[in-house]
Amino acid sequence: MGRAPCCDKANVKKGPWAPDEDAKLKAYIEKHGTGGNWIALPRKVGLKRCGKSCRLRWLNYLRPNLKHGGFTQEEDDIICSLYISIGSRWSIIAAQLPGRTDNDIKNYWNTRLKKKLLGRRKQSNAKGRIAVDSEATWRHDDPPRPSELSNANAAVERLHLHMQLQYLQNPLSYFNANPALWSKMHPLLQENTIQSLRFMPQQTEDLHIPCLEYDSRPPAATSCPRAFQQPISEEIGNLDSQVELGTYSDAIYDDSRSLTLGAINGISSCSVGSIPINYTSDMIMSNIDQLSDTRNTVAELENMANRRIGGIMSKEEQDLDYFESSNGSDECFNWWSKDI
DNA sequence: AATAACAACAACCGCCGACGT
DNA sequence: CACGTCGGCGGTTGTTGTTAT
Repeated sequence: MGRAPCCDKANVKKGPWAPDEDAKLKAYIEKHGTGGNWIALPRKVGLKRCGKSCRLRWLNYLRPNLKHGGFTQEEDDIICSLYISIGSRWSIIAAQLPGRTDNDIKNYWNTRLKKKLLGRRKQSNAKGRIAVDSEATWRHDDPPRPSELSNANAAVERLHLHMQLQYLQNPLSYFNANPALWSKMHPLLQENTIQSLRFMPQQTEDLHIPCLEYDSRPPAATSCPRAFQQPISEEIGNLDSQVELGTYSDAIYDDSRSLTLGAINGISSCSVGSIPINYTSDMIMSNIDQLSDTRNTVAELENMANRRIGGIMSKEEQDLDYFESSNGSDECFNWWSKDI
């Protein structure tokens, strides 16, 4: 037997909170606390609300010392850096910003910050390029729909930001699209990616890749598998990883330093640094024009490759491929270990 | 002045791990 | 051990306010 139902769904009020409801809830919690049981709280307070709703209202709005709106530049920078490092873990990001709630930061990111940083992609797509988000024109026999790639796109988006930031620090290491790297990919994946490029003749002039040479950074994220073969979480801190449809990205982080890397169909990105990373949203904004063309080219490559690869390689296959086909060297691992 | 489009924000929904029964 | 709720989280939707036409 489980517990009793939390509330009578048919008999609870929904929608915006009235001032008197706020006052009741606030007064009760300030006097008695939550009692560690949100489900029982509305009955004690005398509210016809679900316990979850009360919890949300208290945490996001009524709780003392909350700040609303007016995000500072410093907060912007922290949000950007953390998002790039750990993704949409809003509760963790909120923990770094006193007085801010995860909901607040999530809204702020989705309505403002993200548009500031990525907002120009749509504009470029409108000029006859590949439609990244066109759900309406998707045919039944096409590869995965955009919605099916949403998880991958989230990682792609994060990687885009990361690449942009890396480029700002060192233009020659922005990313590496050297086809030589593709030998480390699954043969099928490699062939599909190359085919993808061949299908884009009309975009030749757009395919300006700023760096086709190795630079001083590790040759590719695929050369750093050792970090994942070993229990890094014991060495450095928390390990958080995700392997998503057609996309691979990863982040290792703790309080003092972070390590992020990603590889999308042969286009790799990696960096080592502390949290927050020393990038500022100002740096991004001041260079956004310069980055625009490059970013869209990368987006096209990734999107085309993702469409073709999606559904072909399973998560396990990708894992296996990365770990088996790469030859993570001590030199590479040492590089990741130093400079932190 | 009316209204459409967009932006901002509050709140809900559904998922998932933890845990009580 | 199985079942089912709780609490927390992130994604999404609905509502309200603002701006543009």
